[in-house]
Order: sequence, then C-alpha cells, then structure tokens
Amino acid sequence: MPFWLMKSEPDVFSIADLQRKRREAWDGVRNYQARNYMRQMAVGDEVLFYHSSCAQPGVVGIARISRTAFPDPTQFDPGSEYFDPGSKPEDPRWSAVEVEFLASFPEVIALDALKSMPGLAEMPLVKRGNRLSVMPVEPEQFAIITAMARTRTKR
DNA sequence: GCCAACGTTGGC
DNA sequence: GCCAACGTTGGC
Repeated sequence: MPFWLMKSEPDVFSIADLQRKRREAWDGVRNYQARNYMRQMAVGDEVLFYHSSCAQPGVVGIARISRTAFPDPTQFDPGSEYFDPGSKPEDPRWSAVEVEFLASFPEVIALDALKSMPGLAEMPLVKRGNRLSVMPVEPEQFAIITAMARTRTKR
C-alpha cells in the first residue's frame, strides 16, 4: 500500500480541523509534480499529515485517501484564491483528492527530529531547498516516522 | 521579516 | 528554446 506525505499550513487547515470534519477535499494544489502524485493516489493509501509554515513544522498525524483524484472545483471559481483562468472545464488542469482522518499524534514529530534520522535522509522533505508539498513516502520511512510517534507517546 | 531555492512567465 | 525577471514556498 503506497504512502504519502502532504503539507498543510495549520493556519489554513490543520490536523485538528481534519479530525473535527473527519473528511475533507485536499484542493488548491498548484504544482504539477504534486498534482501528478495526487493522481496516483488510491483509496486506502495512508498519508503523513505535515504542518508547514508554522512555529513547529513537522508530522502531526495520519490521514487516509478516501477518494481518488477529481477535478479541483476551486480552479473554476473566480472567487477562489486558487482560481485558474487558464483551466477549462472540458480539460481541467488541477486535481484534488479527499482525505479522511486516521490519527493525531500527541506530539509533533518535528522537522529537526526527522532530519536527524539516517533512514529518512532520502526524503525530499528533509532535502535542502525542496518545496514539494505532496510526496511519496517509502514503507520503511513511514514505519520509522510512525515508530517515532509511538516512542514519544510512551514517555 | 528575511532570504535561499526553485518554478513559472514572457520577451526575444 | 533560452534565460532574466518575477513570484512562491517554507524554514528560520
């Protein structure tokens, strides 16, 4: 089962928001590489939920894909900040998926901690200058991060 | 708020 | 198709 990591600014949409709403469309992605990854997602894929552009950036929980890629409605909405006048309804440029809440970690797995793990060195997330907001995660990497979350819970 | 890194745009 | 200018991301 494939695994992914998706970034969200908690001021805009946090893991607590997802927990409360249970399911939410993941829209507004306007990067082709990220979009292409979203189009590869399958129902049941697990997602590391990452908080970015905040006081403590890091992985904060787990979500699950509950609907595969569909045309992102915000691209056709002139009132949306994600409106894309170049995208045509007959040939939508941008995709969204739907995610479902699975778990919220009791503590943030901080970016610092992720950077210090040798097994995570190949993740785009920890590489300098990388800004990708949706990325695949190797099963081994997913296991390391969820184990970090469990270790923290026990202390 | 700063700024490095990177993606996109648009003139040529 | 090149590439400079510009905009955005995201950690700090």
